[in-house]
Amino acid sequence: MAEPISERSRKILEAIIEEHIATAQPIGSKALTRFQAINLSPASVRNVMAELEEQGYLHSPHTSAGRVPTEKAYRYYIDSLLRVDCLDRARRDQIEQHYHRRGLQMGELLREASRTLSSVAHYTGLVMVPRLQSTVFRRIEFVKLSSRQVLAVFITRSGMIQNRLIETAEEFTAGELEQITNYLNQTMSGLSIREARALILADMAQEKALYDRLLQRASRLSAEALSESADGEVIIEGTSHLLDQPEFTDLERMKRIFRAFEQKSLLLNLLDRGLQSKGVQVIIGGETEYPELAGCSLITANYSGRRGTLGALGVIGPSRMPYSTLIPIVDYTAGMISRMLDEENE
Amino acid sequence: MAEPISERSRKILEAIIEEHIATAQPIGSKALTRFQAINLSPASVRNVMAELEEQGYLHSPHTSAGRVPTEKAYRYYIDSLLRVDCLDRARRDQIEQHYHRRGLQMGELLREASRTLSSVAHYTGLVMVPRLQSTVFRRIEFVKLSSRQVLAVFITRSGMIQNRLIETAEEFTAGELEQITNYLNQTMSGLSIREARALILADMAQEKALYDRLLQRASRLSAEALSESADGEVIIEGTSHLLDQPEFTDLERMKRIFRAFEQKSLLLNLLDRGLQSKGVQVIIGGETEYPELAGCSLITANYSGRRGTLGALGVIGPSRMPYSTLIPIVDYTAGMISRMLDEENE
DNA sequence: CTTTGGCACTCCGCATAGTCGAGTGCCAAG
DNA sequence: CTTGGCACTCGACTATGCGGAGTGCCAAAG
Repeated sequence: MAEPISERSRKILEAIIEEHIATAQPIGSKALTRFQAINLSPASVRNVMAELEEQGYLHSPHTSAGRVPTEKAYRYYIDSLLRVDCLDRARRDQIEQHYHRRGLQMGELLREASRTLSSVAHYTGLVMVPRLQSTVFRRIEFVKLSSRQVLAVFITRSGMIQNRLIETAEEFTAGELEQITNYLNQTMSGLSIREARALILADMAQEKALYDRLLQRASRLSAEALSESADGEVIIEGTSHLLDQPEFTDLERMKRIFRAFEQKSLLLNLLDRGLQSKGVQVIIGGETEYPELAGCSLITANYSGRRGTLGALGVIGPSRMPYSTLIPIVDYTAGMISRMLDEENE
Repeated sequence: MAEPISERSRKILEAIIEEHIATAQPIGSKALTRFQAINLSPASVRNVMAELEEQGYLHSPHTSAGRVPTEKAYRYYIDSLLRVDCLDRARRDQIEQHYHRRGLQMGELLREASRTLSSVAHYTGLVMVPRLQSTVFRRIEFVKLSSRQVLAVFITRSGMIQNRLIETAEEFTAGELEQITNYLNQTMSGLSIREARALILADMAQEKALYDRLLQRASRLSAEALSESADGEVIIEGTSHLLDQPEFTDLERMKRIFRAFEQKSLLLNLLDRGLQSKGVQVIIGGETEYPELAGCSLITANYSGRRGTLGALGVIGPSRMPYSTLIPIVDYTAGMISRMLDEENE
């Protein structure tokens, strides 16, 4: 089943895939010899195609139609055959242009990134907002709102600002809050939120806290402030581009995709998964556990600030997508965002 | 053209509209007498229908099809014929259930509202996030981030929290910032952001500011902090419900709608427009200046906090929508949100 | 004067049938 | 191994015909 492929088969498979990406049609042997630089007769091509079909790289919708690449074929194409284009000047300018305005806040920057991706690529853009927990603590501030309400404002190194409203069991005076603020800012600087929280929890358990009432209350407040929140957001832009795909005639399938968009956790999982690795990744829908994404692919890349990976972004569309032009777009955008997040917070 | 309509015509028009809402099909005279309680012969109905068509309430897709209500008909139906159902117990429970969790921040609450609308109504939910400018100032806080960066955090009466990063021309010391904070919190409490800003600008022009250097800089800082931002956000949820509508077979039309969704400013304008009025409003797409919304309708209602209207929410879908069941849903949701925003900020 | 049944007509939707083209598998010859 | 040839398949498209639902109009009944 997974036999290696001869040089010739590979060429033909590549040609079929590229032709199908371009036309969205099943490809026949004759058409292939006509449009692609293959100096073989249709009959020979047929033989190869039959073989490729047996190996699971191709599939016929019905007897007398051409053949269509399977997901296995796309996987192979992406891993072994694909030569990625260079990002052409025009497109690069087009991307740069979107970021002329300086001093965007991170949230706006990411939204803009998603929009840019979608408009340059003509596919649907995805941007995952960094998870607060793994970003690096820069500063925290407490603001007393009422007797039992305290607003916590964190700022992370990468420039994210996040608020959280805390209902406290007992009242804190403004002075106490200031003390706590100072203490936290001194101890936590440079740690990730997750580490900071662990540290505080450790403190709480320690003996000294037992005797220092203020410290105890402070710890409780900050633990609350830094507690895991259900964050995890994905910014999706340009869904309407999907409607332009010829695949859209399959209404049922498109409905599934749109439902997947609404269930953002699904996309979040996929984007999360790539956070470990570096560079551009391609996820083919059918390879995931999500039936909603059958026939779809994602191209993703991570972006990072000064202190390591922050999140991921990319595009999504039918598996039949022009990987060679989209990959550099995603790649370039990720690099661009990384650079901008760096600059903004010297 | 705009002749008044006889009792009988009205009944028939109503029957046609309701039948068409239920079936999405053009309605013929015979079918009408069969399915609706009308004790007239098809021939008589035909006469009336011809008349209604002439008056612009009906339209035949072609000679031998039934008739379809025009936008004028929907308008008349909504304004004069519609009797709104009571919200049934089941649906009310369904809505309430979504808001069990207490202590949501406003942003989350509104997102949840949009989701609820969409899932209860089976249409696409819209919620406009309140415009910061018209909300009532409760508190402002400045946090110094670096020598030239100050973070401003506003809190409004209704519980919105908004951050803004300000690049300052010159450095402020922590003490100065505190002074400014105190000054602003004293003077601005109870004003809307817009009013507050106006007041500051007035201050700046006054003579005393010219001689008080700190005050002058403070004013500049706060003017910056309160400046008009491009806010105005619409939370859209449940777009996939549109795909279930039989109207969806008209692909072109659906593409237009999805594009409209991406251009949020368009929806924002429409929601804005209703902010003056009270109660539930229905906007019929063709009546607006937006060709994208041809064939669509919005049902909207305002929600408010303690201190007046904050924003609007509603559902959007094809004009052929079950107004009588959707209106109470939108109405109830708006009321619910208003109540929750009140409670949260004693 | 309104209502109603009748009638001729229109036109869409659907099903059936036929044709065309692209593609296939297989085989035998190069 | 490659290639040309050949018979076969099957979907896409077109043409044709039919039935149903609807229409307008008219004349008779209420």
